[in-house]
Amino acid sequence: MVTLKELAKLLNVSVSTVSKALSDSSEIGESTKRRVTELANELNYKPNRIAQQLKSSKTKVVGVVVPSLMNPFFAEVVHGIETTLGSHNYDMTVCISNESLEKEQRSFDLLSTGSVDGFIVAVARETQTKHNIKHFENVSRTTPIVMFDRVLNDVACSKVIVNDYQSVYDTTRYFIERENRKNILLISNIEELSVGKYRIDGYTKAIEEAGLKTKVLKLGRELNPRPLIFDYLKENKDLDAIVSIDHITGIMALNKAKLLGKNIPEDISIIGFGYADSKYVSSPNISVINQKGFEIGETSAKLLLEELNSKSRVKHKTIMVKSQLNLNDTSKKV
Amino acid sequence: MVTLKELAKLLNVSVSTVSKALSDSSEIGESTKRRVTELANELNYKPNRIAQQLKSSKTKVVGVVVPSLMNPFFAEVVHGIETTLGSHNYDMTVCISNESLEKEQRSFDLLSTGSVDGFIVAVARETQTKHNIKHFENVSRTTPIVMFDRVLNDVACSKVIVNDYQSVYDTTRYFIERENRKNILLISNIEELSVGKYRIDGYTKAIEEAGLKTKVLKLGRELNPRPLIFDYLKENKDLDAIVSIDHITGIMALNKAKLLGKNIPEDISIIGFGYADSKYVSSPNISVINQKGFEIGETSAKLLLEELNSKSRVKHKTIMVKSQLNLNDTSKKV
DNA sequence: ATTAAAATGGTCACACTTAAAGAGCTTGCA
DNA sequence: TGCAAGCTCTTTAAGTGTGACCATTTTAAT
Repeated sequence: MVTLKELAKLLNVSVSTVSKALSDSSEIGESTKRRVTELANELNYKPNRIAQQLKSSKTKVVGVVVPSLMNPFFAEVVHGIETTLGSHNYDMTVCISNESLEKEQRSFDLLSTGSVDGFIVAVARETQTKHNIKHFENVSRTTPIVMFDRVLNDVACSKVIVNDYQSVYDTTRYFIERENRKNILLISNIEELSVGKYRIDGYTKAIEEAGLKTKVLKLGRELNPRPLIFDYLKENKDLDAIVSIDHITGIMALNKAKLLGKNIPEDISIIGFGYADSKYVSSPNISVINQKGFEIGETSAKLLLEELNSKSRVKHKTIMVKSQLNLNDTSKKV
Repeated sequence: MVTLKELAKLLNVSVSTVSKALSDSSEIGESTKRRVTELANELNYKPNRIAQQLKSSKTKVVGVVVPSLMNPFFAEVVHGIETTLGSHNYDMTVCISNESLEKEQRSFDLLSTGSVDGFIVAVARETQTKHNIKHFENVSRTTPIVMFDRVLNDVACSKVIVNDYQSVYDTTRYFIERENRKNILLISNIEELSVGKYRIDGYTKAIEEAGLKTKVLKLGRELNPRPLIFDYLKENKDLDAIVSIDHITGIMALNKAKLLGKNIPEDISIIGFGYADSKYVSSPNISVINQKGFEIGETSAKLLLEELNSKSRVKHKTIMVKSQLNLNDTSKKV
């Protein structure tokens, strides 16, 4: 690794001359500038980023802490984050909390000691259920945090949220009003998360407004919930529509309904949560509430960069990224 | 951010005393040690990692460069990497090449200037087709690299590969010998990648050994290949087995075959590539060649950590992580 | 008082940036 | 002609936080 010092020695000038020449400072004569840049190119000199970081006390690195990468929603968000950060010459350190409070805390502890300029986080399930927010509060005093999707209302920081309530409310009303459905089931495996509660609330409101009966199948953290779904569908043959509020149980319900000989969407409509390409893994193409993960990632990153690059402390914002109802082939075209 | 200097001033001792006290050096008296550690805890002192990194010229950070995170295989590998690195107190900086050579080069350029101790990479599609390896060669002189899955034979570094040839060979023979299949189709959308070639070779060998006719459907980079698959299946009604060599086209083929009224696995067997939980998104549960992404990630990280922690230059290793045939419900139980 | 051991302090280097000082010129004016 | 003033280019010095190494001071025992 060639350093300024070595270049200086080879050129018989001082270190600061080399430094200034390379940053094209007006203090340095043209001829020396040329000598310096030539040698620097020849030896492929690149300034050591760690030293720059120490000097400037800025790392140009963002810590990204997510519960999982196997959930395509989070993978998509991370992709969006990476894209935006990259175009501003920021890097990201990714930590996976695995839904564990302790792992999340450790990540924040480790990275908050100078390693990153800011954080983007979707809080772990355990953090949300136990409501332990000390690590966020400690860090947020000195380092900006942006939360997305899984958000804690009592942590003072910027947030990017999804219109969870409204999207499920709208979808349920779509079933009721446009498709004339009467027996609408909601399937959930994230009912303990705030976003899960909002979604269930949206469903409940729409159902009650229409004077129908709510039917909610809560799967909890069941590892293989497919038998539960199958049994429920078998015992409730009068169902004519299903809303699933996460990305996987919708496809499971679709497959189980087909297995029970249902025609989709004639006998029963299904709308799940997902992303733009969700439909590719099911047949027929599943209709989804598209959460716009990429956009959420972009927005989160932009929000954080704004905070990082403004001298004065900016006010915390909360931005809602509206999801989009992608009607494919498991709901009626009306 | 509280520093050694500040602690020293508050305690009326020198910086080096504080430093030694906190590292529990025997040079320091018990009483001062206690005073120092107490104040350090009170003020929540954590050594600045950037300064430590500069001092030690080690970052304890690994650069991970992958083509995509939306591909669950890569997501799983990254998860495995993160788990192993985390248990050794390493962090990872993740860059997504998006299959682009230029983006990959930029990531290597940026991170190789002191930001990371080593790299783990699956080379981008474009890098592989254009065979541009300068950025790897430059970096590998000073920084260890581990390649996984998408590997370049002429770059001198450690590698973690999958038994691509053998796994598809075995699968094809399984169809031929155990299921007595005669018309076996291979579906590919990664035929330009080395791993794709190996897989196709394995299939071809098995088919030719059995005196059967090879049938290969190459989809290239077609964004929505489902019509192509559908048409092929419709025009080749005598197919009785399908091997798909990537994680998504297998499920597509399964869905299209069902659409054409095939009984699975009675009429036609399907085995795709995937991961442990692939089966959850299809009905019936798809049989897959499970690439063991998590294990590949763990192995890559371990290999890199070995190189980083051995003083002497270690010989480059190539480790094969054998994939596992997970027979679920789209192939016969025989 | 001597001396060794114990405890603490000082210096430097890691690689870089930048403010301030200095060296070597030319210019201009008495 | 002499010399201060001004200009350009370059160097010196200081600082970022840490930790290794060496030097110095303090303590206690003889």
